[in-house]
Amino acid sequence: MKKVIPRISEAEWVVMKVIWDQSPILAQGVIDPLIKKGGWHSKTVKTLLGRLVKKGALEFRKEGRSYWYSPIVNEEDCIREEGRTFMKRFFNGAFQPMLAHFVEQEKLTPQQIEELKNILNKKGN
Amino acid sequence: MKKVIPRISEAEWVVMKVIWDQSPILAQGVIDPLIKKGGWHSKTVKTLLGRLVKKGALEFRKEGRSYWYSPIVNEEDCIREEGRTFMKRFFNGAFQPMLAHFVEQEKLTPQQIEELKNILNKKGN
DNA sequence: ACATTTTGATTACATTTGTAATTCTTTATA
DNA sequence: TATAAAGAATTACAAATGTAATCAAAATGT
Repeated sequence: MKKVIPRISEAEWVVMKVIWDQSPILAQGVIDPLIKKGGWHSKTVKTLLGRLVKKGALEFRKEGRSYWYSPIVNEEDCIREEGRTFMKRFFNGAFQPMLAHFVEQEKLTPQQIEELKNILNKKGN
Repeated sequence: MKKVIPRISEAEWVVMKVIWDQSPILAQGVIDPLIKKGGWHSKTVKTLLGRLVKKGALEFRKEGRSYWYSPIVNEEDCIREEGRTFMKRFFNGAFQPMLAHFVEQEKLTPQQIEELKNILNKKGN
């Protein structure tokens, strides 16, 4: 049975990224960069940590007086999930038009185009 | 000065799609398919129409006793906006990894791969 | 042992969203 | 003209979200 992926909100996602990047991690370890980069309040981060635990996206292990947070859900799984949702909402779930759209939008260097073609070739057979 | 694109929620997006598909359109014209396909209540659709007007995503013109709704924001613009947001949130705004991710995820037929390569080639120079 | 500090838990509160019901107007109808 | 029907505007209300402040418990210093 596959793990249910809870819905992770925008602010929560920022927190998850820190934890996916490095875990287990203390609350303070999450708070510090988010204060520095995001201008968030430590209390806000705490709230988000709590909500993510409640949602089943995180867990923590109490080690003496320290709480070490770790992800329960896997980043790749979450991204895949979000990708599907995105494709569904904006392109009726159709992959090809979505990709075409992105390729249209973006400016790509010849190198990037080559890389993408390589990726496609590897898929190719 | 470029038009500001209001934030359109999930349910609102469904409404917008109907109107982008065909406009100007009467409220009833929006309601009917959404009742049929989405099982929505007509009052719900009305609320969403009202919110979208307030947000500046839609406008309506009163023609006798009829209200004809039309989009103010353009579908392509909205999709582009959402695409950027998506890329930013899940791939730190980096196009290449996003595309790689999607290509990895999806099963593609050889034809689809060819098509994509064609799209890339057209970009290519 | 007691006060202080640290940190998680609980509570708070405005905004957005999903989902309608109720009210108010304005036409169509008897 | 009084009334009903239609449709927009207003109001409702719970859940989710962003953003914290306060409470409580445990560890630590004095």
